[in-house]
Amino acid sequence: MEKEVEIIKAHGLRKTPVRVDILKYFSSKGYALSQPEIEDHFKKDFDRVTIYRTLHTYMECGILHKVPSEDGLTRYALCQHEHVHSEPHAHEHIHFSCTDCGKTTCIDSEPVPQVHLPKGFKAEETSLFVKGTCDKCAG
Amino acid sequence: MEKEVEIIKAHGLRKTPVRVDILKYFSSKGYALSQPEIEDHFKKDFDRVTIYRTLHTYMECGILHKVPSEDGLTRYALCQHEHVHSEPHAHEHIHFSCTDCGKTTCIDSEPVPQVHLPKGFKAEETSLFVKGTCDKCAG
DNA sequence: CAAAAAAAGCAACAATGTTGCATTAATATC
DNA sequence: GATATTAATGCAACATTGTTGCTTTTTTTG
Repeated sequence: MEKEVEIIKAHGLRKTPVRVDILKYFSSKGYALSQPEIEDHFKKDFDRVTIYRTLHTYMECGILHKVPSEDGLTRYALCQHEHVHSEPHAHEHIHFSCTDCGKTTCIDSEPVPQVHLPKGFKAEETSLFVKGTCDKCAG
Repeated sequence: MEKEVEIIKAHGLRKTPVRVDILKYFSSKGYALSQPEIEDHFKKDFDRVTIYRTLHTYMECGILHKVPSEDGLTRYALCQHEHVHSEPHAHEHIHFSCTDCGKTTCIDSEPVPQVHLPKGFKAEETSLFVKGTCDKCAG
């Protein structure tokens, strides 16, 4: 069984064309995708609402997660370690946005550093957003 | 001259009711506000577009900055150290979102920790988003 | 106070988010 | 493998937000 189908099944979802294709698209791209990017790519194949709902479903299942960005455009990225298992993954990772190629990637290899907060504040979840130059654009 | 008016003037902007009122609203609230929150509060006084443009103007001037959030709702917050001066402030600070009261505040008192990135990545700007319980809800 | 410049308000439209419902497709069962 | 069951899709429709152009009003300058 294909990896994509495995993931879909592992979350108790039905295997459908949109789902498989969107999942493959994320895998092939490897960086965070915005809803317009996905829509444009599949506009001739699938309805806008279907794509919207697929993304929602994937978010609920923990297959995708939202990547906050400063441009206001919501992006989605594959949850790493979300190969077949169904446990929702921790969102504790670094989001890196390249100012050169504009792509946002998730960096799971490095730990999110410990933050010190003022008295009274209690951290439960930390996410780090880094802007800079990515390895591919480093030249 | 009022503090709000001073800030407006210092950026070469004209003093108008919307601008003063919105700035005061931000000061009084002390946490990040979304466009709907601002609109709802001023809907009887100002046009939606005027509010939209005021926020834009304030962003350009460095009076406000966008606060990325995971709910997809864009929020704006006063740039600290943006009292009268016109230099754009560094965005290097912590955004804290309270899971209890839902409010997002900027924490400027603590430094953003150093991040270690994989080979080839170069960080230029780091922003940290922390979810948890704020000092007011800690009780 | 008048002229010049900027901002506000209004209309209009684009893009995105969201829901309900009829139709179609995917799975489980025989 | 056909069929009943259940879920997913497509479509229509509408809400919300983002965005622009243009006219009127307001603010500032002289």
